[in-house]
Amino acid sequence: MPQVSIKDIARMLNISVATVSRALHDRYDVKPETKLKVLELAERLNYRPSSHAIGLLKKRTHTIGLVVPEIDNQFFSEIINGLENVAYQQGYNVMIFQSQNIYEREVKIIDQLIGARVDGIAISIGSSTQDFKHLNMLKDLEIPLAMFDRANDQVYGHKIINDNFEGGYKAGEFLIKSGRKRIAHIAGPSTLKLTRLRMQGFKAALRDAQMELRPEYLVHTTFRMEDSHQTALDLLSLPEPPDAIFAVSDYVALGVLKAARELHLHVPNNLALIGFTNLAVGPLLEPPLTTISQQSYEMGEETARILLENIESPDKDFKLQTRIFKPELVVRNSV
Amino acid sequence: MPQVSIKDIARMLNISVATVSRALHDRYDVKPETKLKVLELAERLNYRPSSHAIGLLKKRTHTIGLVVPEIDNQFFSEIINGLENVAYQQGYNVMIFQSQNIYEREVKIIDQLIGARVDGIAISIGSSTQDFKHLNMLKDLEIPLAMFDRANDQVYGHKIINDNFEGGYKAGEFLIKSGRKRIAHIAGPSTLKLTRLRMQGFKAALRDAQMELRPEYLVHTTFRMEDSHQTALDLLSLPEPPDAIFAVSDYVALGVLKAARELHLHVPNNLALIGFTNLAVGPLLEPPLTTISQQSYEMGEETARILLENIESPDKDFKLQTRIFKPELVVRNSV
DNA sequence: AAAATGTATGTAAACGTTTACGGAACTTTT
DNA sequence: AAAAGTTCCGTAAACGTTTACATACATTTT
Repeated sequence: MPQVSIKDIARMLNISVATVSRALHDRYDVKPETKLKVLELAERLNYRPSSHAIGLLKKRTHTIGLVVPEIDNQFFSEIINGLENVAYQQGYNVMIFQSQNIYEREVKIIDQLIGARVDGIAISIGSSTQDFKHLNMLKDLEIPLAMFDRANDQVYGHKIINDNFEGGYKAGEFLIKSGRKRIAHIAGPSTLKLTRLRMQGFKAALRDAQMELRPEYLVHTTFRMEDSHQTALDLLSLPEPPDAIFAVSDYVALGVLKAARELHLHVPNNLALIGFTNLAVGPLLEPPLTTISQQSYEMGEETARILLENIESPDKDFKLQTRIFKPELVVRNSV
Repeated sequence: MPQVSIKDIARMLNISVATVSRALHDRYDVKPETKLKVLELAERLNYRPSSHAIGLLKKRTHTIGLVVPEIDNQFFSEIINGLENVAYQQGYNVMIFQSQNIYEREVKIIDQLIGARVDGIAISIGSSTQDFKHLNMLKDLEIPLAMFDRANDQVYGHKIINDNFEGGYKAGEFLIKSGRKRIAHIAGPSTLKLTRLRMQGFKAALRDAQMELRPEYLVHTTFRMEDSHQTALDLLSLPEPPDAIFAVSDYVALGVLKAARELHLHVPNNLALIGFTNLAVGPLLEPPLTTISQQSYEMGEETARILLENIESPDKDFKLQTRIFKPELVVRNSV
């Protein structure tokens, strides 16, 4: 028997839908005998209420939309876990979507989430997104928005981010202290603010140590390993190759590691390497990867907390929040 | 201005909702002038149709539900990617949920998916699930079901799985051929059929080579790295430790690798190690991990294809499909 | 001039659920 | 015996959208 509705049950028992509804909700004003009959039949027919009907009727769906660039990235999947856990605890569902860093997909996803009438949206903006209309219209629609990790100042929404400048600074500082002289940086897509900040922090560390960053030691790549691998090969094949690299993320550092191995460069003897993120595989690499840690799980939790607080606040003008996580240096053996 | 409906637009333009609906759908029988007015206003107010209303009205939602044990596992996130891509191409959406291997969560998720009136469900069953009522009732409800990677014979649904017996056999065979004598196996949760099959294949390989599996060389663990790490420590601390380990998955192999490093055992000199899955990080480990590959992305694609074919088939008695992927030995340096 | 056709729009029902309101049939109070 | 209070259930509207059907007016055909 295909899916049944409250109407079907009502018809079968010769009672009204209102009574069925009340029985299912265990309301006070329904005869125990009737209640039992309803519950039994509902159980037998595997009745499950239609979330569409309820979503239509009530103004709230108790669902939040979550948009990440890609799901097969431990950093984001840990954020998802943190966010989901807090959301579930408060009785909210999470709809997960990935933009694949494609602008058109991101727009489409937002449209869908609006159509699904989610109570709020959490997003880490894709690297190709340059136009923010699709996000700023959420303000007019009164849908709370929280941006995590990849936020943008032109967008009206909460921000849960890292102090990327400081992280970059710490990375540079540590490489300098370890005595390296030819320090390079593989940066991310320049469209991302996070990329620019890590780079600026890194540059500041060099400046404070009266060191200079050679132009050829600053290169850009995407967060995909294949790209960073090629970039690293190029960088390490320079006439005067660097003796240290600060990679904008651990995934990029993995590409560097691969390139170094292919070029028979020993890490850390010939090349010091420091990443950013603190992926779970870091300690298992050879050598274990020195990195700047981001608290992904906690960022997910905090994102959910702020978003839900906004959603549940009766205050129309709920203030925008900014939460900045402090990155920590995680010393292992790659420097 | 908060979210508007077709009714709001109709009221503002002093026309009927039917006309607005027709205009938005670019139907033939609406005056160009009216059409223009509607489209303009809809655009200005950021109108997006309510998926709840449409889901209620139409019988189809063009959505499939996807349930994985955990999302922060590259194997599953690649499956998600494969499945999503095929689904998107055919105009379907995917709702992703994780059960965390917790039975109660799995049941709740299925209830939700039924409530959301998804057109079909794809699931990789959680390791703690012993009762399959929640899955078998989908047959009565006429909701197509596809199980990938972790399937169960008691459940009515399509299966997209690996030839786990053969994979186990290949792993055992390769370790034997490489000259190892004290070969151990770290198996997964014994509730999973996949675990039992890999183990049986492995045992068959030993048997065929007239080798014996010592009871203390067969241990069980979960797929989480922390557990496998401890299990490996115990195993490698036996009075007569194994000189080779077949780990039920790459994640488990990572735990073994960590344990070996802590015990100053060189891989592969003191200990040969072979995993299962072929995670992307495998080649980057030291040593690069030898493993049995599973075509995760392709499994995701195939799952979507079979499920969608079932969904779109007018045939009520669409035959159950079983697709078995052949595992391949991937030789690197850990053996 | 009547009939037929075409064009543009409106009416109303349907999807599944909740809930305010009303009312019938009892039971208790005076 | 009338009034008041309980207990249980039904009616109907609402949520947003689509669509079959009806309708009004204008235009063309006989």
